[in-house]
Amino acid sequence: MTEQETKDVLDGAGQYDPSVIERRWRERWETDDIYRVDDDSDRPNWFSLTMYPYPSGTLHMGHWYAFSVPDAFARFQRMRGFNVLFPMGFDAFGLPAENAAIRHHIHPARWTQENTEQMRTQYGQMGAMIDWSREVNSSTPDFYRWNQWIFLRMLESGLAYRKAGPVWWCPTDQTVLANEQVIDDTTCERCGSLVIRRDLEQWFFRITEYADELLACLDELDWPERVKTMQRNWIGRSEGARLRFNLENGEALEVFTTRPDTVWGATFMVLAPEHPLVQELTTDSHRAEVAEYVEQSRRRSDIDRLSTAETREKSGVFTGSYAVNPVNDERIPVWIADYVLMGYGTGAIMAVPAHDERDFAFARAFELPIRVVIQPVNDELDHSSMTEAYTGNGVMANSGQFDGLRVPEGVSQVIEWLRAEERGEPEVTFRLRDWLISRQRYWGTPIPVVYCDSCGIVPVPDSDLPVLLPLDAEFTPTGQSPLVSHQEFLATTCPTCGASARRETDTMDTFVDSSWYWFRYTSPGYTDGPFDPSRVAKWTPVDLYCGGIEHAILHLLYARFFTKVLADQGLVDHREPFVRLRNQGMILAEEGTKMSKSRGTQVGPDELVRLHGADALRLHLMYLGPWDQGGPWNTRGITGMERFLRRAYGLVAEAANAPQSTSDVDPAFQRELSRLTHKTIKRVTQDLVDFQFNTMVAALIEFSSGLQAMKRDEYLGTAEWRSAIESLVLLMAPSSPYVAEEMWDLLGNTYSVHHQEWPAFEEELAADDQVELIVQVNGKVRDRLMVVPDLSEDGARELVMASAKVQEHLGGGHVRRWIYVPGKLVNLVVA
RNA sequence: GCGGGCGUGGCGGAAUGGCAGACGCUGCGGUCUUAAAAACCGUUGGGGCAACCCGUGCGGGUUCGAGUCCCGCCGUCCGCACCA
Repeated sequence: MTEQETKDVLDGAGQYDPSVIERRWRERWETDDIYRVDDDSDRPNWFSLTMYPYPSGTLHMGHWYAFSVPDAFARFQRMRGFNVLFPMGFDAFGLPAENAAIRHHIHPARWTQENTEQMRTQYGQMGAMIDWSREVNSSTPDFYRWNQWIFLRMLESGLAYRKAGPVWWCPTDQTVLANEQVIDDTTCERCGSLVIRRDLEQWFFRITEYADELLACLDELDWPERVKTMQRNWIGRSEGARLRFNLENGEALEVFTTRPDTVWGATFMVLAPEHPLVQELTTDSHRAEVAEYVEQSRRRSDIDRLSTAETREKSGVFTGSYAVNPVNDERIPVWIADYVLMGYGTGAIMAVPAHDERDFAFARAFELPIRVVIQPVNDELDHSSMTEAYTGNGVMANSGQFDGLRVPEGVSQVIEWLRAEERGEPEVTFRLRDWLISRQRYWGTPIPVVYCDSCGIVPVPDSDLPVLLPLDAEFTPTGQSPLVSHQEFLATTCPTCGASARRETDTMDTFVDSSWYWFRYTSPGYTDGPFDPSRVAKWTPVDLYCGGIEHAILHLLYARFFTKVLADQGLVDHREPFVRLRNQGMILAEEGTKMSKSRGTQVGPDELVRLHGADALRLHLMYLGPWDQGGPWNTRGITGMERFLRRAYGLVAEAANAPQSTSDVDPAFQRELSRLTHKTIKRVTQDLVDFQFNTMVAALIEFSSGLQAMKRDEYLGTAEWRSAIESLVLLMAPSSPYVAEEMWDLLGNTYSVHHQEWPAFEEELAADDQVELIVQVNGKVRDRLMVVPDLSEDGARELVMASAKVQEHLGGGHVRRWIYVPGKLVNLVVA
């Protein structure tokens, strides 16, 4: 601190200057390393994780919004006696870094490096409680070698595999994408381009193996219901049956249905255009038509799928072949239509137009028969007059020996019967697909396998890890991995036979990195495995995970999958990674639209910090409204937080400057003071526990205003007043770390406020000894009486009936009913 | 279309079925100042001189009492969407 600054601080007792204060304490905290986490502390552990950011360059308002709250909570937990792990790192691999690097003609490694440095500094300005010694950067060999190691374990256990098939391809990003990265089956989640289908051989993780568990475990998680619902929908479990229909050529056509009870109503069958039996089933007279339709739907899936999905016009074509309904031996036509998806179930359906909307629309469009086999209880359906499918419950009809059965029972009995007849069996189908993890891009973890002409796919031995990503590759996207043209990387020898071999040139999806990164925070330098098992056992699972709702499916599903895999490998002792999840909403521009650089609606935090200080900005962000709601930014409101901080600072400075006094404090004053203090401690504590930061800030403001209002000059130096002021400082510490530290110092207390214990409250001290009793007549407030909180019902009646205002409004009427809510309210119901 | 959330002053929002609008912003009035800014004080849902009356998207209901619970609409946001 310069001499002038020292003078300013000293002179300015009562003057709050964030720019001086914040720099002073930031430097002190850094020097003293006060946020260093002790793994061997005997306090209970608390792992507070926030989603590690992608190193885009500078922290924007969203980062501040996302970070202020978890930081305050971590500080709160620390003051409450926990040993808190609150680490930070960077999601540094991936397409955005690579694209930005290409745009800026700079190597992604360099670009990433520069950005992380800048962002680290900015987190410092925020006053974040981060132990940077644990920083994890996913693009360092030290980290990604363990991606490769985990990949090899998954390869060994059959959870990683290579498969050819139709995959999503983004023509702009020149790479394949996972299903989860494609929006509405049309659009690249990264760049917004229309994606296309390509047949390629790719690497997958067998996440479907865990589909049931991923679904079942959701119930026990303390996560927002919204996120759980999204995951449930994405996993998409359907119970039903697999049925076999015989074809006239002697083969069987398998279908999946959730309504086996309606099989008597199946009047035709439909195959997806990509179904492998299409060629075989198509008769010569229909070949031209079918070929054209297949080609057309292939094109459509590339170009105008979206519009097709919206209008839902049914298209299709008859193959010329017939199948036999196994339950009634009826001959039914086999059609092809693109409303049947190859990727779900068996890629073929039995169509029951009377009881399925899509089948109904198709039957109407192509004049196929409709047969009612479920009758609603109070109605009689007739196929010729139906205007829509009947999908509700009812009684089975036209269904042989099952006629008269109610629907839920019918389903299970039909399944039993089909199984006995060997025509089908119960089946559960999921919407979830295996996770496609290979990418034809440069900036990612090399997949650690080699291709040998004689040995095939050979895993790289653990001892050869990491397979280093060469830094001197030409990485402009070409549609195949840039590593293909890097001869030194490509050419290798087979680990098994020693013959010359070729390395896998695809890299891993960055979501692989984020699927286990938090484990690494527990032991960032560990070299014998991805993480130190004893440290992981100590810290994980994560107690609280904070981040954006946009990761509701992708990252959070993958992370849960990885945790289960690591558990099955015996590496971790739990199967769910994140006990509690809280999502922040999005901060919008003032006019309520998304903040956008191009439209100039972006509000940068740095300028606001310069003008108002980091503490005021943090408070303002917490105060905007419920954290999970987000909302429009408001520049003006920040002055309110600044005023509050200035007032609080003034109160503290006055107390600090007052000469110590041993004079007795009036007992009534003392009771009032401790009541205010303890009520506030209670409110602030409860709000923090409940993650309600806006009302927590309101409680702090009310506390400071309350103290200001009851302040008496003669008591400024007393221990009683000082204790109340100290409570204010302690309660402010989580949300306003800088000014709290300054105020704590001003009071001459032991550094640091962030190592102090959270103030406890006593219920008796917080209790009122007089409360306002609301007196209503017929539900309208007519009087207010000051009474003792535990006033008896009879006592209340006496007081209320003595009230002139009450008597006036009773108007001599007869009190028919008397309602007394002790200490709160009386309602007189008058005839 | 299906599922979920949300509708409260000029604005952001607060309210275990019990005083609607805490707290903050804005606005208005004032103190200080040559002046302005800052700071501080008062005031700020609508109507009415007042007593009071009316007010939580709309329409019903339950209740002594509904912003809160139930039913039906309307609006809005989000998610899913031909998933058999």
